[in-house]
Amino acid sequence: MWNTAIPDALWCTDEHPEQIEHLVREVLDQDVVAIDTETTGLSVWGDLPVYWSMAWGQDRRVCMPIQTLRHFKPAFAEEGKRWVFANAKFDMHMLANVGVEFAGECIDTQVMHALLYEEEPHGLKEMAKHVLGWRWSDFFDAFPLLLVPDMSKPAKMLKGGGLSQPNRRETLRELWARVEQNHLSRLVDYASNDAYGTLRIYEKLLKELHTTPIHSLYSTWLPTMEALFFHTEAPFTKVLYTCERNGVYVDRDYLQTLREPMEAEKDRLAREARTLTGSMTFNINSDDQMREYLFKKCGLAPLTYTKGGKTGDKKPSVDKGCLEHYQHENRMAAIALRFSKLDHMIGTYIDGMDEHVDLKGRIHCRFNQDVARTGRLSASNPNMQNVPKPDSDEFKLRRAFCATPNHSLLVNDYEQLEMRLLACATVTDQNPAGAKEMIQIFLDEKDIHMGNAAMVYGPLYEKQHGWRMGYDDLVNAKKTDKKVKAGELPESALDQHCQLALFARNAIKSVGFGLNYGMKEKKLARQLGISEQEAIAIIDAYLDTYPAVSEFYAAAIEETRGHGFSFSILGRRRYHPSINSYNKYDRWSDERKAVNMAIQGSAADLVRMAMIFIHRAGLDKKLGCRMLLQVHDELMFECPNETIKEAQSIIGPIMQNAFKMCPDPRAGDLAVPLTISSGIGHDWSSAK
DNA sequence: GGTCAAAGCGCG
DNA sequence: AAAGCGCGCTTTGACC
Repeated sequence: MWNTAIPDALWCTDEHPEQIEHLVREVLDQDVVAIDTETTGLSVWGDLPVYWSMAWGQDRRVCMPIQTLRHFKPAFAEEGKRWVFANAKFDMHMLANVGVEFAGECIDTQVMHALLYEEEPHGLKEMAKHVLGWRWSDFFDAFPLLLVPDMSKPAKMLKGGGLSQPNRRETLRELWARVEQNHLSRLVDYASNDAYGTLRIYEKLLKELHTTPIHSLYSTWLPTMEALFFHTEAPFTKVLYTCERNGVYVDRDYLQTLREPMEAEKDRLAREARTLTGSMTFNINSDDQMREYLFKKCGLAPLTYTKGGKTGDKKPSVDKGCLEHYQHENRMAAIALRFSKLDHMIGTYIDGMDEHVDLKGRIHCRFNQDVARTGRLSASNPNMQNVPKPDSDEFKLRRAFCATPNHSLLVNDYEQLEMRLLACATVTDQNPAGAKEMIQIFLDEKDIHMGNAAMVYGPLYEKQHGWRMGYDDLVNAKKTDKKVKAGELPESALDQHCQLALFARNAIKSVGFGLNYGMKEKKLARQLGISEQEAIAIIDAYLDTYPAVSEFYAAAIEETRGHGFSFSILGRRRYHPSINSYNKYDRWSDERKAVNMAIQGSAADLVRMAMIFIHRAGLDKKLGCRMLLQVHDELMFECPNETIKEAQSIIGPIMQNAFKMCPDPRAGDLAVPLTISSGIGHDWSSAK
């Protein structure tokens, strides 16, 4: 229960119109109102609100049945109002499910909290404890005697969508009805607590945002963390709400046709496994049976052992590494690998996606604004950001996500966004030229990895082989398009040049990406199949070619050592408590994260601004063009065929100029253009 | 019967 | 002894 004194809560129903009228007038007078809902469940597309609560001023809190909402529509329509939530998008969806849209600003205290305390949990209860020092009960503490048998654990409420549990919604409705009938005052108290606490958290965090120092490149536009929040995060919440609400259409029939060959192959594999073992009950998924077969029956030598857990009995491991090792000499190992792969694909992408399809055939994933420490989004229920891409997916899952009739998908991708931002970041007041050769590669619109390879390996190969590898050699070599490792280089001289060029591009690409993640020589050596000495030589050559890149990494770490935080371009902070640790592994870990924050965090900043500006362009109303998905450096839209070309001509430039459109004198400073690729098609596969 | 963490794998 | 960042989902194994 609460450990602090709070004002009495008001219960108000349609049966008292004069009381409601009074409340409406009061709410219309407020600039800031906190809202919370109690619902039939957690599915944004399948559930409905049952009660809603508001809090405003110093002591007002009220709980009402959801039917009273309609009286407050004039307040919802006010553009100047600020509505405060905890987990805003969820409540916005619930209220939208009964016809309410907010014209005003929608603020999420969890996102505020994430901006200030990225390292802390952002749940309402946790925030109340952390920000206010309050402890309060959750539903199951508040109503310990009421629980229906199968609802005895909160997790029951969390799991599953509506369709898979047809009785769940009724159950919860009934539960609420019982609570209202028998324990009204506790219901009102409990329900309005969240709105009241949310408002108090908002006030406290608002002050903290105002006083917390910011390190933003655009310090005129974003002089405080408060500005960062209100200019970037707050509007973003509404953009994401719109994306979630739109959802992406799924061709369920296509998804089903994918399942058949996968299940058929699984059946074949299972049959073969049963034949091999001679056991009709052999289960490929059972590690114990697999151990028995591989190590006892086939006599294979165990490679590693399981940890043994608490009982400590270590068993021979039948994990992926083991199966891969034996896949060529033992048919069962190959069967198990393939079987697992198919199982994973079906479970995650066929069944997993199908569970989330709504009555209109669309999937509404959640875009989490307060999860990734770098400021990226994460996506869940389902995760639409890890759908296999067609070039590595034999089943072409992405074709299932498509446009509705007379519409097409527009998919825009930033090209090498993080490498471009790295190049931009090398330009500083001390070094205005930055990594000028790298910048030139981008300005010439060349492939950055080929350009880097020519820069780094050109002089090196000239010394070693008397042959100067240029950019064009790399372009020609790429046409053979074969991954190559150092040990596999062929004999003939002509081939050798080609293979060397390919290796050079592949290696330098790994170095470029890897260093942005803080990779060291050991990992690079393993990845490229070369010695650690060679790996060190490549890294050194790269950093010697671009001293400004080296300085950027050093500066990012040095700055973080100074105040314990790393920063993205716009000023999002990430806390690194071990950056000065005497334990070098802890220290290195934070150094890697600090370097990555500067790049990945800034990329997230850019895409966030692009989405906000695109949202502001009002393409939905003007052209019927709806934003559906963000996959970190990629945006997907659905648009009527007649207007999609026009939408494309508007969206592309906004994405490319998202930083430049920020109202700050330094906003035009970027040293390289941020280009995009753009595609239109019927589905996610053909639009790229 | 259920929870939890780790492993494995998908994406950027 | 430790060495690439950021995520989410499913399955598994250990445990209660």
